[in-house]
Amino acid sequence: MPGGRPRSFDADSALDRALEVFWRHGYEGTSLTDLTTAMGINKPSLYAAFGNKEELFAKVLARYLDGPGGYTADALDAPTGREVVEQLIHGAVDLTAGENTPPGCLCVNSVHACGPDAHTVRQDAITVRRAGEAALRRRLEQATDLPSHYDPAALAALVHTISDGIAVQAAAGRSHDELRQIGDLALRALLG
Amino acid sequence: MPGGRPRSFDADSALDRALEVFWRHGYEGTSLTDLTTAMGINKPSLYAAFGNKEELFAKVLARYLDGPGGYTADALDAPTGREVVEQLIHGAVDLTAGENTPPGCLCVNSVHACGPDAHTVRQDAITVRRAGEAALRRRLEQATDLPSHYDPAALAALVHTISDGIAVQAAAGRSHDELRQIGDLALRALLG
DNA sequence: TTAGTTGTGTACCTATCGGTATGAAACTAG
DNA sequence: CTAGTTTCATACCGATAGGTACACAACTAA
Repeated sequence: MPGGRPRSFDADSALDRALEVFWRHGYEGTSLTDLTTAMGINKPSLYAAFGNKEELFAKVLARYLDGPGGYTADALDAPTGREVVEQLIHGAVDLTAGENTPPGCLCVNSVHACGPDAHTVRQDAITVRRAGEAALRRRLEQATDLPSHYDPAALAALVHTISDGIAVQAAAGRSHDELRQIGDLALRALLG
Repeated sequence: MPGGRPRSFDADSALDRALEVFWRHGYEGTSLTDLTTAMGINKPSLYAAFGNKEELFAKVLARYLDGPGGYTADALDAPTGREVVEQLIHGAVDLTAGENTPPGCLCVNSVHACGPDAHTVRQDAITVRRAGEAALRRRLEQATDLPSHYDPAALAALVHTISDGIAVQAAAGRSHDELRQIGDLALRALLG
């Protein structure tokens, strides 16, 4: 088995640095120089380890979903439909207006990367979004505690939409406290 | 009074072309070449007539608010608070998922232009958004038909948030019909 | 020690970015 | 017609974008 010179950096923590940069400055607003500086490596190392900018972003997006965005999957395990929705809304507020992370949501930001070089990235984000909403719909179909007039698919779409709105508000600079109030009001309107 | 060579283009319709391009491809995703091609003029003419890219965008944003985005101001003239909110939600759906315009909302898109050169543009969009929500809050303070448990400021923020969510969904490719259903469900939840 | 393999650092590539210098063209006022 | 003024078209500017060639360093296996 081949040996070779060992890496001078940790791939996972380098991905975390890249995540922070993409999250804060967007796909199009982030240059390779921004990335290599933040990751502490230089371009050939980046390309050897992660492919090109697009592929790096795809890896970063996956890591985002597993890490900060993981609350969306966790919420589906809540015992009641009501709690699922509550955790999703509160989780969106905490994620997008958290103190130690950039404002907004990487996935929502990336939908708005619509320049010519960002086509693949935008599609990646849209695919992830669709999958998330489909999972929520299936979970809500199992719930028995929600007001009977709600169609699960429609409710899933609305919760997703409100979550998107929260991300935009956070990206536009709203504080965590304000967003929490907005989220609570939405929950009261939705679930009584 | 000075004469000089007359313009070979109409400034207002050139602004409309620029609006379409910025709306569809974002501030950062739009190059000067994209703009001059769409506007049918060349760079020196663009700079002479509209300043630089930032200033052009500011003029485009103003035109957007007067034109396609004008429904937000019109809605405030509706006779009841309920109708104000209805017109805002339905208007957001029609604007962001309209057939003859790019998907999404220029103002929401621009909040997500967070590269180093887009700082001014982002601030412009945020300023406009704040002003719009403040106007809505003042209008809702005048309303007497809304459920009494609603604080006008909180309701204005929530309506704004839902409107933002609709814009994101449209940018991510949802159809007008789906968005209309989402909007109607939101209105039922909010206003009964 | 030596061959083979893999990562690192520098220096560079082409394309495009936003923006401009310059001179000819098209107009008005006298 | 001429002088003055404004716009238009071409050609160009320095800076930076994403991406890579190449030589060297650091490791494993024999």
